[in-house]
Amino acid sequence: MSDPIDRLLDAAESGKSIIKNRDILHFTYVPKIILHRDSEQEQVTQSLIPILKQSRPSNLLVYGKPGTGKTLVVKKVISKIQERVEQSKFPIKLVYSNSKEETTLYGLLVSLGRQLGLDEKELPTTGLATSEVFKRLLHKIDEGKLNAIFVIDEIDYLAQLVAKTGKDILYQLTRANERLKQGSLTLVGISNDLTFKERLDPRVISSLGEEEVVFTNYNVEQIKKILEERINEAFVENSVEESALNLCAALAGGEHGDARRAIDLLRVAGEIAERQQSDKVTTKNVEQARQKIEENKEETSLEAFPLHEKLIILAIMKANGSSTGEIYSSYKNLCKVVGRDELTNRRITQMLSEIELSGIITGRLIHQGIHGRTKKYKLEISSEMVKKAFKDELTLKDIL
DNA sequence: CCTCCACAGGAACTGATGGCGT
DNA sequence: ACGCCATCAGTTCCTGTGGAGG
Repeated sequence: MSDPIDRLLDAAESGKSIIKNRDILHFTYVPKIILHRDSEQEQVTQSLIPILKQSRPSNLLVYGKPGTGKTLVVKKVISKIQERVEQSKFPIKLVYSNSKEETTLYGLLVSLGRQLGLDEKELPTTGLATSEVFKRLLHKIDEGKLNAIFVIDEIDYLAQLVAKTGKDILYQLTRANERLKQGSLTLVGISNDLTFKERLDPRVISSLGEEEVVFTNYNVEQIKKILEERINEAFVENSVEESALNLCAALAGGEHGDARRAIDLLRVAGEIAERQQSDKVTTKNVEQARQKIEENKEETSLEAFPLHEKLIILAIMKANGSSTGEIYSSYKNLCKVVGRDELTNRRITQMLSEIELSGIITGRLIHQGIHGRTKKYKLEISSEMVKKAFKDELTLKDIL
């Protein structure tokens, strides 16, 4: 019997692979044709056309659930416009930023600035007033006579941040053109939340919502087409079973037509099949992929929690389905064990809500009459998973 | 029908960090 | 050197609440 390491290495070296091109199996890869999105592409293009004629295009708002190809379409349209305009010495600057990736308003503005070509010196990562950062952005645009297109993904997050700090950056962004003498600024907002507009300042709506494009959800049939296209390019012929493809589409379509999820599923299933040195992707692989993605998500979010959150999770684990009060005293005990100062009740309630958001625990509000009201929390994942994810944390060694 | 429990969860504040402009 | 500004984790203080039990 051969050494398993050798066997794996041999197989890898022999180049036998059912996946031809891995990049295509990432959702962010922009395919030549974006399927089922013709009218949306048209609408986006139309509202951005004025930029070709050197006049200011309308601000644009794009809605759609995750995995409906919003970002892909916007990026594609803009890059096409850029191609056209390249020769005419009329610079268009595409600036893309995702509000979810930047935790703060300041961070978002800085990331926009970096893409405009402002370096550390011109735009430090900290220390400035927000209005100052904004001023510098505009100055850069003006000075370079740039036509900047700010694409802000998940703009609902930004709106939240703005609401918290009381700064009216969105309004200023939409009206920035009034302050620009030479350049122009177009805002393209992308949002998952279709109700997000209602929570906005009416002045912002009037200028940001000049044009709106709504991306509908894909149905299972459409997702199947999308997957087929990618399979053709990314896989060796006939290496994905029809039933596996159907399952991918069905699993993702069941949610709300999330093509991103479908493609992720396909990619992971492909990788699993390859690792098993099978020459076909089967439904079993897809099922395994689904599980793996799920577990990965859980494990990474578990590992990322700070110490006190981990202690809380352990406290819940000890008494599954217990009330906040019970969790808190259990947590206090754990703190004593590991020799850390305990935090206040209020802070713990807040942390519990934060953990709940990640889906690892669920809470249910219950009223017990004279016994007051509590939230009872339940662990949604196996305790083995928790132990596995926490085993590297030295402070928690004694508890586990 | 009223009371009163055991918290939920909002708001405002503090102190530390880190870095700006002048 | 000094004041200023933003952010983060955490605290203090607070008001709100569904319904069992009197």
